[in-house]
Amino acid sequence: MTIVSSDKDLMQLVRPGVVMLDAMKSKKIGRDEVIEKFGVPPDRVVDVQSLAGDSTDNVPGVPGIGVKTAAELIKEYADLDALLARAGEIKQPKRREKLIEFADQARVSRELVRLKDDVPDMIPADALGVRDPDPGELLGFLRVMEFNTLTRRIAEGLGAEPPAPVEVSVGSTVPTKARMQPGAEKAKSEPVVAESPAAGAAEAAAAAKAPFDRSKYETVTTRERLEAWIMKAYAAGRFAFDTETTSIDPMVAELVGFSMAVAPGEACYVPLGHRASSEAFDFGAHDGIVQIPVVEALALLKPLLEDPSILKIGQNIKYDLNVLAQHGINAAPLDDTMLMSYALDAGKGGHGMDDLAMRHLGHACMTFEQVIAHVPGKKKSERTFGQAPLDKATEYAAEDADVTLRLWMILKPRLAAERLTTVYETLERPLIPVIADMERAGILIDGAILSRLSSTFAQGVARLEEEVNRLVGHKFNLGSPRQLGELLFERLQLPGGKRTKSGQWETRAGLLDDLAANEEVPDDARRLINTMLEWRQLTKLRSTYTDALPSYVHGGSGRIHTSYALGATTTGRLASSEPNLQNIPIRTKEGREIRTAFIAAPGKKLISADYSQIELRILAHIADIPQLRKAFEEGLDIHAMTASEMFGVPVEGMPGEVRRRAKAINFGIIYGISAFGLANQLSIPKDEAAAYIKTYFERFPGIRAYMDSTRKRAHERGYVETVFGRRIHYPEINTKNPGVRGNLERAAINAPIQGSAADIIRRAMARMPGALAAAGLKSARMLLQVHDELVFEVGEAEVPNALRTVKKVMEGAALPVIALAVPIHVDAKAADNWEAAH
DNA sequence: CTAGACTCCTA
DNA sequence: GTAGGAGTCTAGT
Repeated sequence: MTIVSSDKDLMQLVRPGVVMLDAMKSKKIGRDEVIEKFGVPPDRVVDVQSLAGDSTDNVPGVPGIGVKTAAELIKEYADLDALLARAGEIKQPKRREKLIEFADQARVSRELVRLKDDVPDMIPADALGVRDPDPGELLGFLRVMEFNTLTRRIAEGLGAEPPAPVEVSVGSTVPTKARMQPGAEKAKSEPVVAESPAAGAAEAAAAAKAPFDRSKYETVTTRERLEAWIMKAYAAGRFAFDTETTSIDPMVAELVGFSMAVAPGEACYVPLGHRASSEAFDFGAHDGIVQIPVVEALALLKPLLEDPSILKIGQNIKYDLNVLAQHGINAAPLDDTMLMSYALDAGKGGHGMDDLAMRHLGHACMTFEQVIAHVPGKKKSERTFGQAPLDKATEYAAEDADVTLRLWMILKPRLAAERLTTVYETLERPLIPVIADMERAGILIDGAILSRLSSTFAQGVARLEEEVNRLVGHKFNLGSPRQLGELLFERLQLPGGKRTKSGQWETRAGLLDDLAANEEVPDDARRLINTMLEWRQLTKLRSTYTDALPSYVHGGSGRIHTSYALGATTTGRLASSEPNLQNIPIRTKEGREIRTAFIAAPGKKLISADYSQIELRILAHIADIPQLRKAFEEGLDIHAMTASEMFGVPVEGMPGEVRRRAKAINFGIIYGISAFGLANQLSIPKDEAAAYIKTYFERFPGIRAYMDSTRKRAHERGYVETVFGRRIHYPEINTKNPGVRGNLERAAINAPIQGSAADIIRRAMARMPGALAAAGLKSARMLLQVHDELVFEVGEAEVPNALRTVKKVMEGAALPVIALAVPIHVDAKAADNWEAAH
């Protein structure tokens, strides 16, 4: 028999009548060649390998012993067992100690290296060979393995009907490992299924859905038990965990407990900062609560959390990462079930733990309310998890870790099966520590500027309020849109009143603008309207920005720490909250003042770097529009070029209004244009807007083709994709309701554009810390992201290098995966504050 | 005290 | 026409 392989692990099989053939080198491998390679005959190869180890196969062996030494030892002592038994006789002290210390590891290595020769139900050799597939068997297999696209394609190829999808759940028809052990009759037809790794995934999915039993969770209150759980985590190689704290804001949260799960249903809770509620009876110095001191517990957990070989699984793990960072723990590597769900199912529903548990496990999680209900006295808002009784806290916290682990067992294999591993691994997972660092970095605010602005705005507001009251003749609540609407359209009988869905008069700024420009409106009413608009602008700036922002300054750092949601939008964008730093004013002079309050720390500068026209460039790439590509290549004014193409007006000396309209159309295209929307935006009649769109499509037929094909794909497949393969689902897009369908179609047309831009900046962000470090930049920190802009804080001396590096990373972010057909341009500038840097 | 409507800030 | 978050008012609990 000849074994055709160059795998050295198979050399142990060489014996009289069995040789190998290395097909790469066309070389025969017999007994002599094995001795040449391992220094021992084939029947001792296993002993040598178990000593020398093999890093490619993760066989540890004995440290310090390679093939040469191993062969020498085996030749002298005959085999591994004899050698280990007599290890004490070895002369070289280092070698002797290693052999004694790592004897067990050598024995484990032997089990890893030795080929199993007792596999039941081996397929007879003559049953192997190329033959036509049995459609039923093949398609059944592919369906069970959830190779959905393959099933469909191969069914098409064979002209067969694809089998119905299999619902994976306990007690379903999905084969469990037990059921799949091939019996006598089945041995020939299904052997591959039994040994397939995918079958393991199906089995894991089934295990993940086993019933929940909260009474089985352990409350860990001793050092010994915690060590035992840590050992379980090491043995499993991965575990799910969750931190319990006093706040949803990780910057102020105090650690109250830690839960972990190592297998479905096998989870524990480690209370760390529980205290009796102040209104409860206090039975002694320790409040009657037994728990491991925080410092001690964290010292035990830190090596596990930081161990590069142990995977830490969390649900929204960025939160836990931030909490642990406050205690000097840098947890890695990480997986996040929320982000897995986001990569797999964006658009199909929420990605919160409760949503996911219900969707994938059919399980309703214990609610926070249920735990907090056991805290005596106090208003609900003042109760914290740390006051909850340990038994309830354990049920809740351990269940969270348990649920997280089970979700991971279900979602992880889906990533590969649905070809979304790259999306998750390049656009989601690497962002977790990067964003966590940005959040903890925060940004410095000049409180004096904000308070000065606040007073200025307040004075303006008071003046305008008086003015309005004088014009109206009686007091009314300027902040009430309803009262304003009634005043304008009922009492004053002004024309052009529209009602909202609920029948209220509409009073938004755009409508009031048009009203003020209307010649039928009397002068004093016009003055009232304009005063109201000014009043609204100032009150908005004051309440949302100058008054609100200082309340977010963190007591410890003196900076503002926003929170970025990684899985909140459907398109892949980030969302910022508490406070939202992605909507700081910029358009008006007064608003822009607020940006001057965002400053660099002493001795540093802020750098703002933003992508120029990124979405239009992506549109030019995806839809492949020659005129747009050319304009971007030549660095032309893209809106002026559009206007020129559409209206035949030369760019030189083009009226501002013409360019403004073209700009609105360009934006409209990105948003999935409608005549109604464009008419609204430009305050022009709907048929005029429709005519613009018609002209546009005539000049740029590729855009219409892109919009039509995207719409079609969305209807056929239920999702659209970014250029990097991120999927955005629209499960309701085939609805019969034309209004709703139109909305979804526009969203589906916009999503690949907005989403691709989001992917590009995500890629830039993922690479940024490494690139800054590689460029020798020690002081540079990334602070903010505003969709197409990144803000950095950099020591003054490093500014030129930082500008160069940041620009390079951002402009090259699509590479090497996508070479866009248009250049990507980034403007970057450094200054003392955000307004000046932008 | 909470939820929804309305408004307005950003890309 | 896309994607968000937040402040205020108002009605209902």
